[in-house]
Amino acid sequence: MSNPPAARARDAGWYVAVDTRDNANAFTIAIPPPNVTGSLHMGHALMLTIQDAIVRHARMRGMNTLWLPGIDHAGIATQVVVERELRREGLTRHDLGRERFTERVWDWKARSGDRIYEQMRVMGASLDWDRAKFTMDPDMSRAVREAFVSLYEQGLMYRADRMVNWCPSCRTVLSDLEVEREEPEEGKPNAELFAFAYPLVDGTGEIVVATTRPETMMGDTAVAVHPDDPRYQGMIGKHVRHPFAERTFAIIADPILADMTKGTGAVKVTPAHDFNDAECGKRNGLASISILNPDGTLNDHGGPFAGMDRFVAREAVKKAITDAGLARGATPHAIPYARCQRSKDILEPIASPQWYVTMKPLAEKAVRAVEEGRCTFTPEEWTKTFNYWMTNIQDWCVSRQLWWGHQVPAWYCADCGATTVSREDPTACSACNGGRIERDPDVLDTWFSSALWPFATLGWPEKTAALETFYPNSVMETGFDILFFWVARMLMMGLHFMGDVPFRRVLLHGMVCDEKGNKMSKVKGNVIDPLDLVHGATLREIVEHASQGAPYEEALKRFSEAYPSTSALKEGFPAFGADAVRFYLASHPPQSRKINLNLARLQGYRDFCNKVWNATRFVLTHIADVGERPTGAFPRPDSVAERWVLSRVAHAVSEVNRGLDEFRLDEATAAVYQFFWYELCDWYLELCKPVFDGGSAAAKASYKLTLAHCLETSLRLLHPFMPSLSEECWQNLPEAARRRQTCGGLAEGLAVNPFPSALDGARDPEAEAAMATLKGVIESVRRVCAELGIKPGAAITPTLRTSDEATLRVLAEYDGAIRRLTRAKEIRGELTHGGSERPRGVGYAVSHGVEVMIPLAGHIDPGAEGKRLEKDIAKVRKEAESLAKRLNNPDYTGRAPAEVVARDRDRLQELHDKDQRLQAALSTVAELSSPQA
RNA sequence: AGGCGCGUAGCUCAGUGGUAGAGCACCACCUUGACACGGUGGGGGUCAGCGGUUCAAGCCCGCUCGCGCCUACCA
Repeated sequence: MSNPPAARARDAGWYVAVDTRDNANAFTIAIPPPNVTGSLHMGHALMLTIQDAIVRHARMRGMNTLWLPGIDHAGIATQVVVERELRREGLTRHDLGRERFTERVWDWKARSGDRIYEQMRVMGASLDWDRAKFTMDPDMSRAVREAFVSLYEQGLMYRADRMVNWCPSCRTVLSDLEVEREEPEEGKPNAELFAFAYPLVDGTGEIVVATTRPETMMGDTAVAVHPDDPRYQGMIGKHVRHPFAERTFAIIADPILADMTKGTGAVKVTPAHDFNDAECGKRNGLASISILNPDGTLNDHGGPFAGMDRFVAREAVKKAITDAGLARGATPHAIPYARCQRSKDILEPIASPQWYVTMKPLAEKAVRAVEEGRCTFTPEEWTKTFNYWMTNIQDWCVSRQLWWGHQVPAWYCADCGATTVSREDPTACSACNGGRIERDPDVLDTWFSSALWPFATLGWPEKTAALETFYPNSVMETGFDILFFWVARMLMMGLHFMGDVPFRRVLLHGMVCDEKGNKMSKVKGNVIDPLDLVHGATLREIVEHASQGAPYEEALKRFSEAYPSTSALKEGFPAFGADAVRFYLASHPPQSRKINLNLARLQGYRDFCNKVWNATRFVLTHIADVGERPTGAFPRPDSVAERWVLSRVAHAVSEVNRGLDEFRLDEATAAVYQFFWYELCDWYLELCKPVFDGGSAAAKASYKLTLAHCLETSLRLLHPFMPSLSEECWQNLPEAARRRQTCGGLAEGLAVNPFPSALDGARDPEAEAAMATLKGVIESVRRVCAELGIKPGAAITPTLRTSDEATLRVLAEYDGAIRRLTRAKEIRGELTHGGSERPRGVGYAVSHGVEVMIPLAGHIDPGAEGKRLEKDIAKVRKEAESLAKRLNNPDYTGRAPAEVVARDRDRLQELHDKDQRLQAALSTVAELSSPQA
């Protein structure tokens, strides 16, 4: 599939041509190709977000990274959509004929496919557009044909006439997986068990059977009873007369089919339209009479009911039976309906010749590969589910009675009946060499071509360089709902045709649901279009996108029920932007099976994007003159603040890398979010301000370089999650602050610069400890002020007292910062050697061994301070008590690890100290409130 | 029926045997110079319940209750 040239130019910022010879460094993800039927939904947005983050991470780490785009022809789904379109014109596909119909589908596909690719670009997906594949591209068709023919030659592809699930709406057979079971609700019968009598031929009586599908009696060829059933001992072997057909049939004994405890104990046998009856028919050599046409109407075997739809016939049969005096009552009954995954129509079991793939030997290999760890699942729990399904696997019915898809490459000879399966279209029968051969009209299950995706997209069956380099793929990332449909089948086909797993790691994500946790569907009217979140949309647009063709008021009601938080929504969604939507989606852990859309949280990430933008703006106004530094060099400052922030950068870098490596994007996003907002912005940026305002030239230069480094590193860390904003900000940085990497003559961009790594600095425990003290002191001053109701503008003059000289030096160094951040007029530092008195009338707190004392200057209610102190004392004592209790337990001190116990002892000592100081403080406050004492 | 999960703050959800967390919401204060899509401070928990293992359990084991999903079968 070609791409508009403009797209390529726009993507040039990240684009690096993959090297098809660099296998050692290869990193590959083949996208789960979206169905060509529609536009992108939230599930796609999630998939694109996760994969793009992983891919950008790999690319920035210098991997030879291929993310291969594609679209799936989606056999039934697409055919149904185009047929619906035709119906609006008053046409059916049969009016057009096969050739013109498929042409029409191709037209439709061209429009739809381009739109899907465009939407992927909006989400920021850095796909390798030149390698885009459509599952019906000529080379893909060739791969499909090769796979089919070689499976046939190996005896793993065969045709058999068996019971299958037939969808009368789609007029095709379905595989077991495409059958949806609809369980009846507890205690709510959804059908009727209708009993009627077959009169015995010898006139000695009748036998009563019960069924939920009375119309199938037109295909009955026996009545079965249990051989041990005392009720029917005399009847076995007798014959009954069919009331509406010229035939009689036997009452047989079948212990497997007949269940004495159910119904009347006698069961009608319809070998042509029931899985169990078919087995019974085989066991007992019964005739099989098919009564259904492909569209679900009754055929000539339906006798008087021929031509009626099965449900119309059901009522007609019941009436006829009743009229004949054979009805024997009806009771409400609960049965699970088997429905078509696509049309939701009720399926009919019929016997039909279809193509099957033998699964057992293929599945065994796949199970072994997973057992041996050649392919791993995340979350791990899926391994069990996978194994269970794979060890109970049934043969795969791959033929479909559709027109849209890969046509089965089998020809049947009109003369000798032989089947010719061939890579090239044959002109003669391979058995008798006769020319009267006709091609099987059926096409293959969509998932058959999908199963070949990881290698067919790379050129298989040709031995291409790309195949050599990028197979196995590194990661398969997709929804858990298609684990069996797709992942398992790719594993089997990959192992079979390539001799190796198709991918090393499988990451399965959950499903994006509405606020209430319901799966999004147009029928429920709770679908949210990710692009509406990205671009913003009016309420009307949102609601119209949420359901399909429902009246507005009705649609609005359903939408509001699904999203209670939007009840106040008048204007619709603001434009959150693709980056915020991505960051939001990436923030969920992989084990979440449901992701309930949370607009408040999304807005939180929109705010974060804003924060990044504003922080960048601030930094830019100060670092224009930042000094040159060679690529790879990072600052080595002396100050506590700088050393601390660099240490925190190092921490964030390692957390983000770990998160991405372990597929914990939630942890990676949390780490960069917390660092950027709570450390870089809340603290380092604020500590820069006094330096920029009045610091020495050397200090300014150093702080700026550190600031530039931190911002630049942050933007690189953010890039996998918010590519547009990070790139935009990064491009605005002065040359000197940017890392620069030339990439094949294309525009340089953040996307092709190295991802932060251990090279970007290390943890600095000393600086972190010093900074903890500084932060603790500042926070204590603020807390005391807040709790005592000291106005922010008040001219407070806190005294900071410590016995540690180094701490005092740090506090002195940051005098300006402390004043600025606490709005204090003046800070006094005091060195104590223990036993110092606490001055009277001060607000008091202790943090990290530093006593914080704020003269209250008579404006303060001493009672409030007293209350606060009492509360603190109670808190401290409670903790100390439980800690002491634990430390008095010899079992604990004897068995717990030494460092755990030591930590507790330190903590207890600290609590005792604090308790004493608070006590002293409380007594001075008491004095303050009664100065006469 | 079998299998896999889930139950943690008002809501949505993290949590790796060692002092219970985040975002949003809430309360109070602050229109400070990157940002009110902001800042500061605060309140809020019987970690569904019961029992067990352990010095120590939200986490491990068993049972119960409630809620999902998957697979199979049911004239």
